[in-house]
Amino acid sequence: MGRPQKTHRASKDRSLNTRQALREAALELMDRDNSFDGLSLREITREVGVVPTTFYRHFSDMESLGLELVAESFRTLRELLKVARQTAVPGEKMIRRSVETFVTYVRAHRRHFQFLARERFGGVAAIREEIRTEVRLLQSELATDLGRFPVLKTWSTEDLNMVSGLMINAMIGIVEQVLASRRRGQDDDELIMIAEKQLRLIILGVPQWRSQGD
Amino acid sequence: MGRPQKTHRASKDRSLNTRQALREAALELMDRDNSFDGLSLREITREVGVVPTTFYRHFSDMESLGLELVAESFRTLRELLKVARQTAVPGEKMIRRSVETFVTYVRAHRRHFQFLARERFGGVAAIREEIRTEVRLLQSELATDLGRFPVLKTWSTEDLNMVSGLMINAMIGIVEQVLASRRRGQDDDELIMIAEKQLRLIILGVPQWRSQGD
DNA sequence: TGTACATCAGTGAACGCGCGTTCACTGATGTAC
DNA sequence: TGTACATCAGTGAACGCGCGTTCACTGATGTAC
Repeated sequence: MGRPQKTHRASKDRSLNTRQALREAALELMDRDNSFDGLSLREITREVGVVPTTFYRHFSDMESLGLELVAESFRTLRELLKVARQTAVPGEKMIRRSVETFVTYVRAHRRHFQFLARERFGGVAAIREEIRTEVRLLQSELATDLGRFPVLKTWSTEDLNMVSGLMINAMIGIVEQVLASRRRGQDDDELIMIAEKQLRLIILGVPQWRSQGD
Repeated sequence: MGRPQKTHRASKDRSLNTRQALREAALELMDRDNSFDGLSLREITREVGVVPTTFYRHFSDMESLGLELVAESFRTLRELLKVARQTAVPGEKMIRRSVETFVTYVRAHRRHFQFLARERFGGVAAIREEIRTEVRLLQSELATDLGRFPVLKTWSTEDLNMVSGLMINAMIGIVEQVLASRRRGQDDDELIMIAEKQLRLIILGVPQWRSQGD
């Protein structure tokens, strides 16, 4: 009620811009050369064009910047998956279209995916842990989605997780290919075709499952 | 002919020991904390107990040490696969036993696999490239092996590579789990069971392949 | 509207530190004869 | 066997450099009244 409570708006805008610029610069520098823990605080502020001390106005240390990059990366990925979930209709071309969307998306967010791919096994424990937690979350969300398909309705939670794990490993493989192909000018079409086949092969096994028992 | 040509043997033995100790120390330090390009030359020599300059008696720089670690890691892995190839007989328990062997092996060589996992996407371009080349080689070797199974005899090289890629991605997933479970005390038995199921699901799809065309 | 005060992003100098690399050296070991 | 010489892994001092972090500061902006 009353007039808007705008406290230090201009000051906060400036702050937000620099904060974002620091994140951007970190991604850019990692793309050019280093892994995250090879980056220096001074390198990043130099890239942005501010003095090193400015860094501390926004992040307590490098690790907290890294964790924010993880959050940012997964936030946008979740949005993609949410849309995919709402629009996807089972059918002949569903796999193909999903893979195409995914590859396009990875290309559009190359630096974020590169960051995640590198730091998933990377040198900073806290970041590594955070990424794994998020991947595990994605896996169980996908398992839930899979459970809605008629052919998978009777499967146990463990087996659904097993399949979604397999699919996510395949996806991570796709990400690797996309990231690597930038330097090699490899054709995305071929890459998409292979990924589609891989997912289709997994799905072909599904109706046969349990016929051999476990 | 004549007496043996032993030139500077003792000197060379000392050299080999230090050289190996430097490689060992790099693995150990990466296990404790950092990614490879977060390591410093001085850190490594300190761990071994020699003066920093000694490093240059064995390696021209850090990158060349890293490349030697890649070679070493894949050399031992190839030995495992060679043995596996010779002893494996198709049958009921073949998958299970292969997975068990593999998991045991990864545990026994944890630091090498951790190095490969980290540096596959890591910050040093030359090392990254070398690892990818080796992985691609493994993939096509596995494709050749797969082509010997009756049910896969008629498959194209591309499709065989597609399947072996899927399997190798699954394997890399297993490696990740094994590496992560050290800190969590997770049970290897469960991990092996999941991996076995994943490979079995892939194989179940194989006889169905092409029935949907491409 | 005008003024005094609070906030806070960005500044710039300074610090002590570990880094990679150079250099001339030492001393143990092997070789030639 | 004895001696003079070559090899070379490891030494230790020294260098200039970029690092993370501290500190007191400036100056633009917003707030209270």
